[in-house]
Amino acid sequence: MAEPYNHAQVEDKWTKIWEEHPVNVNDGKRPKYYCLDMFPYPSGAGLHVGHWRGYVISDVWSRYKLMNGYYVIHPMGWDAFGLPAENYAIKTGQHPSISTQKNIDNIRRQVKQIGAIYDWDMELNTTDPKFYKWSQWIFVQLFKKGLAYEKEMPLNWCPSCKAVLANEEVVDGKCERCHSEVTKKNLRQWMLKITAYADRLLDDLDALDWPEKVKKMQTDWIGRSYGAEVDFPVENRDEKITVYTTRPDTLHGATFMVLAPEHDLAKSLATDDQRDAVEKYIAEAANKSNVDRMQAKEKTGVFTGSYAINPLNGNKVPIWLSDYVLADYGTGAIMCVPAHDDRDFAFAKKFDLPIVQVIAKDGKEIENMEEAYTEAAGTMINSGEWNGMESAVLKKEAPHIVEEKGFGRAKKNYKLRDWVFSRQRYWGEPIPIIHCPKCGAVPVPEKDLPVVLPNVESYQPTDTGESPLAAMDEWVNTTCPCCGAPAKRETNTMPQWAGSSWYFLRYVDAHNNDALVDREKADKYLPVDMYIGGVEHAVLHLLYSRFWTMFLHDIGAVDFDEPFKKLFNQGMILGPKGVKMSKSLGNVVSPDDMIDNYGCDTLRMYELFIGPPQQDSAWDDSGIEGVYRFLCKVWNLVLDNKDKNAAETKDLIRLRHQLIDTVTTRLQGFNLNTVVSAFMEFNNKLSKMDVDKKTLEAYVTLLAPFAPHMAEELWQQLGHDTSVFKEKWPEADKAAMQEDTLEIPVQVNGKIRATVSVAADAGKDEVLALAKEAVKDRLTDNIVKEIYVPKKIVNIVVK
RNA sequence: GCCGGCAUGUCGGAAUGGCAGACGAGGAAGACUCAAAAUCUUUUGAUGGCAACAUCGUGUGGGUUCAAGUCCCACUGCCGGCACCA
Repeated sequence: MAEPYNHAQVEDKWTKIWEEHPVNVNDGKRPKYYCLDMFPYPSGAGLHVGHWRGYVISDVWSRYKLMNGYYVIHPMGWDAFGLPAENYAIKTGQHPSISTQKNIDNIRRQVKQIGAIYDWDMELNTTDPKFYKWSQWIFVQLFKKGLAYEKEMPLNWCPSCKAVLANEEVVDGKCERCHSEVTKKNLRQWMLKITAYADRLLDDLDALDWPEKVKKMQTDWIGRSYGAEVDFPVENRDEKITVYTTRPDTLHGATFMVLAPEHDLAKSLATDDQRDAVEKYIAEAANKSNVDRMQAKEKTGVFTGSYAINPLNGNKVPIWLSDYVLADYGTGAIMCVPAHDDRDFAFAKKFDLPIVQVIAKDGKEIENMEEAYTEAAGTMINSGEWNGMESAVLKKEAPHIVEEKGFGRAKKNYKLRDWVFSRQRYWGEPIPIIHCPKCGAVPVPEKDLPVVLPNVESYQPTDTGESPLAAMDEWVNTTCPCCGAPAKRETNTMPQWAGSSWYFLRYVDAHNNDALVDREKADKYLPVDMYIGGVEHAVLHLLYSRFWTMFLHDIGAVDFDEPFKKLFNQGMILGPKGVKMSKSLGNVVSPDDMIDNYGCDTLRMYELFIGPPQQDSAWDDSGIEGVYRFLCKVWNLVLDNKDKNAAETKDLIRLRHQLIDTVTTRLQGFNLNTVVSAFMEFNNKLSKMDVDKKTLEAYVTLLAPFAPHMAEELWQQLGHDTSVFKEKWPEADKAAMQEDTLEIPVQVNGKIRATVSVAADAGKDEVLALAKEAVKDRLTDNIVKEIYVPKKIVNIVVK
């Protein structure tokens, strides 16, 4: 009998050996494969078994690629700037630079326990000035191309985080991170013109090998629509009000118009007798929070007293104000067609405004309309020269018709807004801009980068909308790089998303001081072939990264414009009762305990076995026991058989090739939970046999990506003095996989009634004869149909 | 409200339209043991039957097919995304 499996001993041994002799090195001969994890932010809580899952999946995939002859780029780093790190520092009373370093050290220790083939020479940290020098450099390039600009506008303000938020960071009117209600604050902020890339961000999605769900989310977020702008002259005045509509076909039905309370003309359109009411409404709207505005059940509004002229039919339409019209989408003004839009319908009902149907529903006009008819399907009515046209056709033609008539033009619009890029917090990359009274905003010259974040004692956020850096006079006061006059540094910092928007480019040239990445290395090793992480980044990080990569492509820094060819979203590991793991619920399972009790290899395999990798799964302590038992059985099976010199029987050869085929197919389909099942079934079958050495070797080789320490140990015990990871991934021989005899189920009228054994090469007639004999009691004289699906099933249909 | 996804034993889950419930967990019985743990063996969807076996069974109702967990239609429930974007 072999020594029982001692996971600690085996794993310690191979951890040391691999540290001295890494199994994945670049020999310059093999093609590259870049398999990347979304890098973690080093929180004080450390990793739980949920974080592990993605890292295990990516390591299994990396090792599989390694054994298929690739040089695998598989790096790890730390996303260490940003609010979570800073809040943790404030809570624990340590300077963020100190607590961040401590957290990184702890998480690095935990990540190393995964036993992954990470290349630690590539390790990076977004708070390292050598790294963020290049985040700043990218900002300067964006500025030079006019894609970074300053703007004063009402912004999402989180009173708890004391910082502005990008639209992407507001969820249900609340702060994505701390769930406080978001308010509006008028601030001058740095914006990045992501909208300039809206079409490319949208159109390039098609070609990406990403989950459809994520592509859909990005598509909806960008929210492109096609329609027209139409100019409505204001009665008795020189102004025109321009509206955006996706339904210019319904222009004849526009019976009133509504402006956002923030619209430039809102105040001036008020007539004398309406002035008080208008000003009151505008003031009220300004005070409403996002949440109030979103949750409004009833439409509110006020009539300005003014009228506009419908440019198509010359009708007078009253101009109203209402906060259901968004100031920052389209033109901040809409034409209202209550008969064919739910919101306009509700507004018209509430304020008793006329409703004119212009598309016939089921060929006729609706009597006593109770809800809007919103389909673009039907014949036009009440529409003058457009009467009789099909609305679906007209919808497409109308933008060009209004263009020809001279009061409108075709127009695309997007829900996507420009990216609010500055934060009023300490723990971030300083924005490399100097404000000069004469020259305006001037970028810090590239030779002076990085602008190092000064070490301050007081880094608490302020309520004023100013960064804590603003209080550091000796840092703020500088000279203008253009004219030499006294000038002030920009005191806002970048958001957490800055470093993560490009870090994946840096790993392949992590120590370069002259460029963010050497172009030759970029061409050779980039982009990322496989990106693995949680779905929570579907729009934020993944959209920002795509934007920055496209920009870097456009300025010639890299030669590709999509950073991640393939994306895989792993599901979360939930607590034992199926709820999210959290400290407050006390249901966090630490990998440290699991490793002590069962070892790294067991935890790796259990993380895979727990369920389909893309699906959330609840942690179950007795589940990991089962995997541990399995690995003990593998250990015993290999070591008990290794010196037996058992004959290589046909059965063993067949089972071996079936295993190779199953494991390879399932691995390629990312069905990793069923790969583990396949190993278990194989082990169960072999435990009753004497197993030959070739089969043992194939088994250990296939197990290597999953349980690398055990596989390496068993490989050595089988008499090898090189690493199992130098082995080529085995190939299945289809012919050897074939069974000699097959068990064929026999159905009568679709119900299984018997099973017959036939030779694998038996012909149809032979099988059918055997089948009919087996179920002869159930057959009548009237056989309607005889079906034989080769090697699968027989079905005999009788009357 | 709109747009996605999912629904299978006691539990996690498995099934290119072809034997539903692989594999694991849990349960039950047995072996070993003074005993327990560990380990090993057998068993484990429901109902009826001593048994062979039969009938039912993949959220609900219908349909296509020789054959449906799988395809189509309608519905219900849960999860996720968006949410006054004109």
